[in-house]
Amino acid sequence: MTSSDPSPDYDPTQYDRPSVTVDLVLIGLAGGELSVLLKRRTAAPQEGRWALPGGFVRIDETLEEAANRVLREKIGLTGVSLEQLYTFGAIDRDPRMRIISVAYMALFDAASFARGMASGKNLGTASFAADGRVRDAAGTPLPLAFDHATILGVARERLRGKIDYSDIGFGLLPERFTLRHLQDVHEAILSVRLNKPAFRRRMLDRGWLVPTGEREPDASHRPAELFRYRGAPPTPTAPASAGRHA
Amino acid sequence: MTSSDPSPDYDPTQYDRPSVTVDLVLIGLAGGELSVLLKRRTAAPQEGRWALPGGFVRIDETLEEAANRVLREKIGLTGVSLEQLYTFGAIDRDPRMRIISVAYMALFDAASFARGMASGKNLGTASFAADGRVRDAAGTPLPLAFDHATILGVARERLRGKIDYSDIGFGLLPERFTLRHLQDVHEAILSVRLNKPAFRRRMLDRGWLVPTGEREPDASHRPAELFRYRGAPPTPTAPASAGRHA
DNA sequence: ATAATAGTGTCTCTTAGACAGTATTTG
DNA sequence: CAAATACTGTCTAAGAGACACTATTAT
Repeated sequence: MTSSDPSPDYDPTQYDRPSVTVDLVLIGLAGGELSVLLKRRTAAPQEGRWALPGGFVRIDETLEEAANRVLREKIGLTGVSLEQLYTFGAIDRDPRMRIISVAYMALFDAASFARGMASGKNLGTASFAADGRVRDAAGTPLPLAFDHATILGVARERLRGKIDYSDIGFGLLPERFTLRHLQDVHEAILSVRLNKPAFRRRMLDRGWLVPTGEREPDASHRPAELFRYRGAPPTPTAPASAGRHA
Repeated sequence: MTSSDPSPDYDPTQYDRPSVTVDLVLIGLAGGELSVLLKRRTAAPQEGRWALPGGFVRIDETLEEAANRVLREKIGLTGVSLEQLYTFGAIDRDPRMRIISVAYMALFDAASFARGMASGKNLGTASFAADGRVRDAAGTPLPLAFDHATILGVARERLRGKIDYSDIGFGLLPERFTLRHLQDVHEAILSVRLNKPAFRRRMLDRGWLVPTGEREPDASHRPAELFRYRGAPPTPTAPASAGRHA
């Protein structure tokens, strides 16, 4: 308990404990749409369905350490900013046993995302757009395992809530990007077409963008200027985040 | 694991599992400041310090059910909207054993808050203002147990992030209230003085307020009109919330 | 009448959408 | 040159802070 005084008649070591896992929502941008990395289940239960990468939290590691370890061991990526999303505790969310899962989200630029997807077997990416449907590249809806569709919904809402005023959008971009790329990220997350001059002004006025003198290569027409993200903005303290929660 | 395929060489039932608890951040408004309900610890560890009410999650109840049960059993309150805040998983946050705690927050009007505080021994309330300090009514800083100061910080940031665009503010008010009361709530959460006409317009334009024809009783001068909160606004779906997260 | 707070009208500033225009590059 | 996109200037509308004003109640 950690909090109130232990009731003398309740010894926690005598009772069954739930297992605790972390599930990872790994997000990239593909074809102008939000994309999530999934693993195809090859065993029961839910064989054939697609699941978020995840794993058990060990007794000697924190939740963040567990999330980073799973990311490293199962996807081969590291050093990414993980953000805790929500904790899911329905009793029968996994038919095998009682499992409480802490969901984490991380954003990747297209190159890292592709690297992660290519790192193992049965990995795939799927777009998850505004309607909550998860589809593969061909547009076929993918069935998700367990309550993972719910987790994805929470991730999408979190992104939508934070994109307007936080710096999460840069997580989906490489180090150098154009304003059009940044606008694409915002439009994908919000599922809305944005006004170009207004978006430009808003982003530049914010002071987060550093113009490199360079220009976008391979442009079929007038190349746009490349910018860098300046770095940590007015991030406060605390493990969680303030900010919009509906 | 719920998510990826079970590694054949890792049987979760063979490993130690953490205990899982819920901790409750129960918030009211007292003297124009945010106030939290705490319980004084009367046993080791952290004897004498103040802690959030909490308890173990049992194997046959969801996280929400556990939070509601603790609220009912330890504070004698019920039927309150609990919102999941964040999950804390530092390895040594409790010296007795590995405990992962899911924090929930609930808001109360002054009457319910007072009822909760009077429901048991060693209960007290403390203001927690913008500076992160927790003080009793006399202004003396209270030492908090475990990582509960961190949890309170997350709660404060969550409130600050949601107050501007969500309906959480009404949770701290009785059924009927004046615009001044509502403004007091916003000012307490934001630690800012707000402009009266602008606040009025904003709240009324939102369409959430229903004017009762009645007037505030016991006013020493011109009594203000009493309003009711209309009900659930554009709340989307999902267990978590969208919205600002810093 | 006075004090005190409720409630309103109006000005200004900021921000963002709309939209047309200019600038720069490739073919 | 045409085509396409980057980038800019300007108008307008919405929202909020500032602030002075009117309204209503108790003493």
